[in-house]
Amino acid sequence: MTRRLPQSRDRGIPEATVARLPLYLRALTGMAERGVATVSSEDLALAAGVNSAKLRKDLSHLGSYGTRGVGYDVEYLIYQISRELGLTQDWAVAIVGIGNLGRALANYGGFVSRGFRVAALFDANPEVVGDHIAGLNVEHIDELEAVIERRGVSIVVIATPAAAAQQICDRVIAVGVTSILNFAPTVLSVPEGVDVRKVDLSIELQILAFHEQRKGDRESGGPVMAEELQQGASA
Amino acid sequence: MTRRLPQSRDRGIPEATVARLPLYLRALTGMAERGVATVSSEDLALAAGVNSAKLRKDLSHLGSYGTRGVGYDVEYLIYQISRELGLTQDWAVAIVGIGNLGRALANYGGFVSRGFRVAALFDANPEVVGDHIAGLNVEHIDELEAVIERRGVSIVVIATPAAAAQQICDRVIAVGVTSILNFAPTVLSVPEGVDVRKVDLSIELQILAFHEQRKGDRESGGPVMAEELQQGASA
DNA sequence: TGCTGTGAAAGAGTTCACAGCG
DNA sequence: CGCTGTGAACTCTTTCACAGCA
Repeated sequence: MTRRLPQSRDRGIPEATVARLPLYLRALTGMAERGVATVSSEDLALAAGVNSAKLRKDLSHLGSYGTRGVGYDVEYLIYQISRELGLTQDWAVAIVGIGNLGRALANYGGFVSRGFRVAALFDANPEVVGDHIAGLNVEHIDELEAVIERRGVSIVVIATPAAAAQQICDRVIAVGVTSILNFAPTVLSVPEGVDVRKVDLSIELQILAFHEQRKGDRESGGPVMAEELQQGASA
Repeated sequence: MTRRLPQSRDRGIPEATVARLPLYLRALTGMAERGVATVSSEDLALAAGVNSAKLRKDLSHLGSYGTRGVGYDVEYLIYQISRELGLTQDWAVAIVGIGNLGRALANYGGFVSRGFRVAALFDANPEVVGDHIAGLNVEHIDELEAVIERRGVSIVVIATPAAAAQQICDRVIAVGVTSILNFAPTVLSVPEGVDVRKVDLSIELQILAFHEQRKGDRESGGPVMAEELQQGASA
């Protein structure tokens, strides 16, 4: 399984950079809507909540799309980042598990906005099957494989209870899905070549609790640390 | 610059480790429920989805809680990790924005389970105010400051539309909240000392799309691409 | 013997600081 | 002159490999 084909250009964009491109894209979209035509690394970085050196380094992995002495053309950069992220094509997404979370996801504007289209909703509960949500019919989980193949779904969002997640995961992988976004609080095991991203609400809270606890500790002459963790934006 | 005060113990746990402790905790909890008394780094790592070297290194930052030749005592390790994460105390959490997502969060079992207690729900919509969700009354956003102080809320979850997020953020910080979990798709700017963690659904999808696109580049017979609906969005 | 705990090496990501282009 | 693009230094994280204890 070799996967380092030396293609035309070094397309090896660092993972950390990939994770920030959507942030830049969002900031740029906002600017475009406000009619901003050009932006400096300093200003874009501020809007995205990172520092300018990092932003420039990130963008440099895509190519030289800026103009020295001037900055970046907003529309052009939007296009380049979109293309890099694969958002110039249309991705069909299925959501499995239509509880409150699944509903929230189905209705979430950000999904549809850019390159993504919710193409199918599934649930195991007969009372939910048949509901109309965000213009879609909720289908029975028995239809999972057939519908995924018929509609060309390539990304599956799992919003089921933890106990059901692995089974759903196995089933969608069996019909060729290789990108999964997992909201169930469980570790999914998948074969090589399948990407799983996890969003875990309680883990985020626990990380906050850790830092919150420390703040309390630091009364009177404690460790100096105050540091920031991720997005420490201050003027 | 150097802050390596030789306090009682080196409490400087790497951020990457902190982010994984909740994972270990969850795996351990599952084992405890199944009656497992002792676990090796190999087995625990497998259950948590990491490799054993990383797990041992992570745990070594907490102290020497394992037994060579044997492994870790499950209950004892649960206690130590919980304590380190600050989960042996009770954290009052408020959720602002009771749409589908806010509802999902309010009902999410994982919140309550361990150290966290949803203590207040807020919304600006008069039709939602007064609703009973997960045993709580939804209160009007005007009550935000008063209720936070009265109930000792220390962590605030923002699940409002993006446009409202910064304002809510400023308001809760003004009454002393320093830990925020933000689901709104916007960058919050906060003063130093305030921790913001961000969960962004569309960013996760975009990262998946990036990798999915690459898979397609590689081989030509892979994913089924939906050719229809070629309507390119911007530019 | 079997497993943890950990130095040391390797790798990834970030920041610095400035060359060089518009 | 202003701002991008980038080598170089630095810091953080992961992995290796094995010493050392139960």
